[in-house]
Amino acid sequence: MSTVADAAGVSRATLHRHFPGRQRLIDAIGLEAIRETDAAVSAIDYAKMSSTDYLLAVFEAVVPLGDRYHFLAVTASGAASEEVRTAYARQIRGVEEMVRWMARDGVLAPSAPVDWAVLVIDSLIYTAWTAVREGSVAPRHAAALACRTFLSGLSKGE
Amino acid sequence: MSTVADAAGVSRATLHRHFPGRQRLIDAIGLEAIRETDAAVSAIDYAKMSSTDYLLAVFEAVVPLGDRYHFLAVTASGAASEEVRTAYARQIRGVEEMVRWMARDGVLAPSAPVDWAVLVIDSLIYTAWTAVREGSVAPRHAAALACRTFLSGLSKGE
DNA sequence: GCTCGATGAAACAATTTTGTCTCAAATTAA
DNA sequence: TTAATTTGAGACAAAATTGTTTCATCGAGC
Repeated sequence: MSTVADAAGVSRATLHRHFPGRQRLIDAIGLEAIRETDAAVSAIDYAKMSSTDYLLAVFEAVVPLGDRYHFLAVTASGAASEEVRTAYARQIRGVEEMVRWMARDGVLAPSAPVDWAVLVIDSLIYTAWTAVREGSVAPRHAAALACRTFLSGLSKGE
Repeated sequence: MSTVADAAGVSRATLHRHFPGRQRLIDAIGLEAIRETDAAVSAIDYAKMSSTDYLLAVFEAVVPLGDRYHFLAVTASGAASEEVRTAYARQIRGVEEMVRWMARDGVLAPSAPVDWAVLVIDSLIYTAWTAVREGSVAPRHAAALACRTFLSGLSKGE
């Protein structure tokens, strides 16, 4: 709590005034993370684009929020309350829908399990965010790189 | 500490006898994780195989140790001592060498940054382990799936 | 200037976690 | 069997973390 208070630039007392208790703080962060990613993704107008363009747009929108996404993935299977867990599960189902859309479009290989694709997308989001943070990849290339990695991998085309 | 003791099936007192202090325990787990993965990887005789076969062999060897690998990645940038951090850095350099080997063999696309490839391999190891743990993927398919995802992605070949 | 609400600092209590010690019981080795 | 070693249980102290309260202070708005 004191670390969080310092990072936020407020006193420990003020932190407790806004979030009465450690659990409430964790839940509030979780819900905020969900709200932010939800807002970023639902701002995409998927009516006009192909499923792969949509995937790229999602990566573009969510990779900068990779820390939020990761916080969710970690705490939703641990310290978070039931409310956050169910909200996170709904978010995952959103990714699943996207994967099914790509599968219907014939983009995904039939041998690729949906659950696996969902997990890979999740981990690529965080990996791309990490790569940007540690300076391995330029911010504006990260999403495209993750998207291409998901679709085509890193081997030479031929 | 008490959670670890319970999980290990020993008393808290015994845990303290073997690892005098929290820090020593964390470091011991970290070093053990490195030792195990090192042993698994160095058992592969890479002289007789192509770089992609080697990649698959590494996945086969390390995916079952995904929790060890992940523990390292998390603690090496936090609670671990300098010794563990440097040992982990050496391990990462091992992955980097493998990537460079693939690049020399012309397997990897020239546009794929080495650092990115290393991060993706790391995350795919843990993702594959997670997929097995949650039952999404059969244990004997996980490594091949991760390997194929890394090389070719999940899109339909053509 | 004045009031009101929010903040920071500090003291304080309560709880949790960590670390230590002792002793009886169990296990092992001789 | 006997001796040595290891363990578990529990009491205990020490430290860290969390939660609460008070009070002076700051700043915005009137």
